[in-house]
Amino acid sequence: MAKLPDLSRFELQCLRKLWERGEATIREIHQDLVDPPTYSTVRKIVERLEDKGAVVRVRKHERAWIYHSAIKPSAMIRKEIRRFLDVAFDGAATALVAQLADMKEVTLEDLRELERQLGSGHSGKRKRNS
Amino acid sequence: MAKLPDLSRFELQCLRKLWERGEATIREIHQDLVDPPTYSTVRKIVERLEDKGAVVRVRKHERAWIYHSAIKPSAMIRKEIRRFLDVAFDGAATALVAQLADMKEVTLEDLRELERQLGSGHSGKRKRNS
DNA sequence: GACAAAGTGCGACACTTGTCGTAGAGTAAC
DNA sequence: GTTACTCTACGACAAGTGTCGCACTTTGTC
Repeated sequence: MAKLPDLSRFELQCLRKLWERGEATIREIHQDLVDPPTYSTVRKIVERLEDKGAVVRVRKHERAWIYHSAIKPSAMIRKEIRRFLDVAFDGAATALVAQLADMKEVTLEDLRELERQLGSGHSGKRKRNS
Repeated sequence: MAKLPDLSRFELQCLRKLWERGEATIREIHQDLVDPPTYSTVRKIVERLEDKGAVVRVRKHERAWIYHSAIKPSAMIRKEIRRFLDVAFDGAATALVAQLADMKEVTLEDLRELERQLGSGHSGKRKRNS
């Protein structure tokens, strides 16, 4: 898992569907999408995901290939967050959270809940890889 | 200020520089950029920003045009956040904040501080427009 | 008035992204 | 074996994006 590829919005969305299922065929991904374009389009997106090394084929089921993500969700999400943070907030995460609170996307209760989890997970000494 | 335009990463970055200064010439934006491409490139980006209605020319200083943002930073930021949230977290803001905490981008103290502000600003009954 | 410096305006180009159509291969059922 | 169905593989295309070069215009200075 050398380098995390740059993914477009739609590529990321398809990849996320794959994460949710663990592994899936094109058709399954297509069905999972909220407002999907044609099967053919999804096919192409997954093809590009493959070109970028983000997914691999694991085996065939009937006539369809089953795909599996080649990159860890957490790593990818981190990368995306970082990218967004840089572009929109010069990397200042607290500014983002403040904005989220202001937008009422997160509530006071959410924050409290989060604090509880952070506090309790304290003993575990969770180490974050870079 | 009818519709917020879709901006590319670089367009947003240039616009942000404009917000910081209030108004600026191409050259100033160019200088403010961290790892800037040629002047010509920045010129083109601002031209597109203009096409999209995100910036306007206010007046000339010497031979250079002075630009000003035509859209409110807060509105644009909100839009960008929402877009990111949808693509990366299915809209779940709390998942994002949890991830930020996990990445150590925000600390327990940051959250506490934020809570204080939220709690104190309570009286203001801030209303969020859709 | 001619010059030089600084900006603008415009075009160009390669790459990415979202979008689709379609020919052909594989397979299960007649 | 022929049919019918489902996928794949490949190509195509219009926008959007980041990137630049260059000719033309403006303006302050000899």
